[in-house]
Formats: sequence, structure tokens, C-alpha cells
Amino acid sequence: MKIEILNSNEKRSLQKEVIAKVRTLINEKNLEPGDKLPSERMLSEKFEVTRSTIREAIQKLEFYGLLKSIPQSGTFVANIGVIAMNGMIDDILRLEVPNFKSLVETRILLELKTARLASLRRTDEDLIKMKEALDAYSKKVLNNEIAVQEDLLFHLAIARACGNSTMNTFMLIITPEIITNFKKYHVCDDQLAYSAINEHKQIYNAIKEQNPQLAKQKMKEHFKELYRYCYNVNEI
Amino acid sequence: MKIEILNSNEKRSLQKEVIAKVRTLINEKNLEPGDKLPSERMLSEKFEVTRSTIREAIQKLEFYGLLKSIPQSGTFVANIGVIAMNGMIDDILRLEVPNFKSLVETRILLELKTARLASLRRTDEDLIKMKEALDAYSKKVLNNEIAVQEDLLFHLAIARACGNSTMNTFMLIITPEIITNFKKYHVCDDQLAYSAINEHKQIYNAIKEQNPQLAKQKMKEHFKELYRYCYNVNEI
DNA sequence: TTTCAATAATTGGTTAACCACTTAGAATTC
DNA sequence: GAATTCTAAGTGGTTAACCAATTATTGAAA
Repeated sequence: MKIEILNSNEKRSLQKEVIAKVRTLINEKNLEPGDKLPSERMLSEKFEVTRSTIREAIQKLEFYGLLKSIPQSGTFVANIGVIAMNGMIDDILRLEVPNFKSLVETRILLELKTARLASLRRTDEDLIKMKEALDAYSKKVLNNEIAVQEDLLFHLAIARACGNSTMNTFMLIITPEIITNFKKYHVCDDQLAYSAINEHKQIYNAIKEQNPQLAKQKMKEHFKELYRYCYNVNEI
Repeated sequence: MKIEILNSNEKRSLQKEVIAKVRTLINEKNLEPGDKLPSERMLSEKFEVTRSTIREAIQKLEFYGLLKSIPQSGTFVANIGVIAMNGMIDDILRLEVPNFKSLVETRILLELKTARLASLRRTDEDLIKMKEALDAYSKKVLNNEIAVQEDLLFHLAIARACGNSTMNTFMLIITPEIITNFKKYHVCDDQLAYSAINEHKQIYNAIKEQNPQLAKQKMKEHFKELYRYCYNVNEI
């Protein structure tokens, strides 16, 4: 067993090495769905890393649905097949940290859909929550305060009302990074904020009236400026 | 300090309790972005749970970008503001496990976009990978073998070529669950698999020829059957 | 009083030992 | 010989002690 004193970058690349080795092991031993991997202790000895490192690598592969740990029993190959496993690990290993453009592009895609779905599926309770978020936003903007948070809460209220928990989860994942980047690149100045009040109201009304086409259309208009802006941002 | 012996359900609900308590604490102490939370040891004593439980709750909030742990220093409120923090924790606590319908709906949304973007951004190397996946799929189907894995690898090859790492990540997250559900509900019988060969080829050609409209259109047709099927599945 | 070096306390992260549980196989019984 | 019980080894998970780095405190020097 090796002692490891690493910074976060070294740690990440070590984890990638371990994941690659796990894949090699699965291939060499011809492990199929349901088969058991060697124990964490054995793997840590075989790969000459600490058990913690093994555990974190396994947890990452578990997050992506490729492995399944069962307490007091073992870690098993998930029910998805060796070929898909190999392809997916390839992809996971080469995944890059998302850049701003990629985040915004994905956000717009999701929001056009959640607006449409929300207009079809929203409950009365959803509507109340959206109205609260809408008013909180208007109030702050009219008070000349920064309202990036209230802005995004309105959008998250729509995501919640869309009746699709996967999209809701994805919106939650990208929102904090969007906020951070908005602050970094100074998106959302006063001018945009003022006009956004009316845009929000129109989106809200379309969802209230259960008009999916209109909801999507109004969301699209709302993003028009943002979209243009983000494609001009030069990242470092 | 309490000893905890819990199954996975109890563990999850305990974690939710801890997350809710962290939110309460942030509100009561009026912590703002950049402020430091009490140490893990203090929190574990205050909330009467083990330090592991605290760490896992913090890691979850870190995953959603709400907190940031810095080694040998402390855990800090992320740069997103108290209001957004409260709203997001609300959402995180009420997040449901995604059902099949929600997964398919999201998949189709993502794939129509990745096909379009891939046709605009694919490199020659991307094209080669797609062709390999395409051929592997055809070969298996014509051999009357189940080819669910090869099918999804073709779609993942498109996702990789779309030049958007966020969408690529999201595709990777939902793919294993899609595969599992496909097997569970016996989607993709022989009939569908045969016609899918040509549909895949048409999608591939559209991306090769860099025709975004056509790529999206062909992907839409490819999903037509699947879409209809999934909306008829009665989940437990 | 101010400055700055030395030191003590505190931090998140790591690890070796431990835990409850599972599992496989030996031992026992019929 | 087959079925069942018992035992011991092995499993992922948990935890208390430990680690290096940071931060706060002290106190002497200027």
C-alpha cells in the first residue's frame, strides 16, 4: 500500500488511471453483467493505490450506472453489457469541464422544453410558486437591486412545474455554474433586467393559460439577448 | 456523537434532514457567499450525527454548487447568494427518482439537439468513431443478436461529436438507466432493430454532409416509434 | 503601539482498525 | 448421500485517530 499526498489535479488524474485499470480488468477477466469485481482491498493492492482512491473511482462509475456496490457483499458489473461499458468509460475519461457556452446552450435547450411542458402540466401550487418568484424578481429590479438569484429562481420554478424530474435535476446542476459565470462576465446589467420583468410575466401568463406554443415562444424571446451575448464571450 | 446503523433509505432521509438543518443554520446565522460554515466536527455534534453523515451531506451540496470545501481551511458558502441557496435546497430536497418517461423525454430532447450540433461541429475523427459504432450495430442486428448496447454507443458517439460537454455528460448520465429500462420493458424488438439500421445510416449521412436540419429530422423519425411506445408504458 | 516571527489550535482529508452482514464450505445430523 | 446447521473467512461501510496545511494567538522586539 502506497501513501498518497496529492493535490486535487493529481488526485483527479490518479482516479482516471484507476478507472482505466478497472476497465482493463473487466475486459481481461471477461466480466459480464452481474459478475463480481475483486474486493476493494485486493484492487488497492493490485493497483498500488489506497483503498480510498479505489472507493472514489468505484463511486464515480456507480454514479454513471456502470457498477453497483452492495454492502457486505461486493461490487458488481451493472446490467448494461461489456461493450456499452467500454464505450462509456472511454467517454467518461475524456469528459471535459463544461465551459460557459456549453452551459448556456444546454440551459436554453432545457428551458424551452420545461416552459412548454410546464404549460401543459403545471398544478395550481406550481403556479403560486412561480408567481412568488416573479414578484420577488420584479420588486428587486424596480428597487435597482441585483436580482440574478431571483431571476434564476423563477426559471427553476418553471423547471419544477414541468413534471420531468430528469430535466429538473439537470437544471439544478447547471444553475449554480450559470450564476457564477453571469457574475464573472457581468451578464444581466440593468437594461436587460428591466425588460426581463415583462418577459417573465409573459412566460408566466402563457403557462397559466396552458398555451405551450406561446410559452416556448416567449421563453425564446427572453433568451434572445442572452444567446447573442454568450456567443460573443471570449473565454480564457 | 451518535452511532448510526441504517439501511440505505434511512440513510437518504437522514441526509435530507442534515441538508435541511444546514440550510436553517445558514439562514439563522445570516451566512453570505464566502462565509465559513462551522467545522464538520462541530456540525456533527450540533446535529447529533456522525461526521461521515455531515461530510456526505456537504458533498451533495458541493455537487450542486452550493458549498465549497477547502482542505485544511473550512467549508464555505458558494458565490450564489442566500436566496438562490434556499430555493435550490428546497428543490434538491424534493427531487424524485427519475421515471422511465422522464428519461426518454429528456433523451429525445437532448438527441435532437446533439444530432443537429454534431452535423455542424463534428471532426473527421468523430465521423470515424460514428461509422465504427454504426457498423458494429448493423453487424449484430443482421446476425440476429441483441444490439441495445451498440445502438446506444452510436448515439453516444453523436453526443461526443456535438461539441457540448454538458450535453455529453447528461447523455452519459441517462444512458445506463435507459438501457436498464429498455431491458425491463422489452423495448427494441427485432422489427424495430432492423428498421433502425437504415435510420442510423441516414442520421450518419446527414451529419457527414453537415446538414443540421436533415440530421435533426432523421433523428426525430428514428425516435417516432420509441416515443409512441414509451408513452404507453404503464409503470409500477 | 505596531510588527512580525513563533507557536498552538483548528481545519478538511486520509487511513488503519473495526463493524455488521454475507457467503461459502466444513461439519453434523438424519 | 442429502439436507441442514455451524463456523470462519471475506465483504463494503464506518469510525476514531492521525496528517499536513491553515489560521488564530501569543509575545517579544522595535
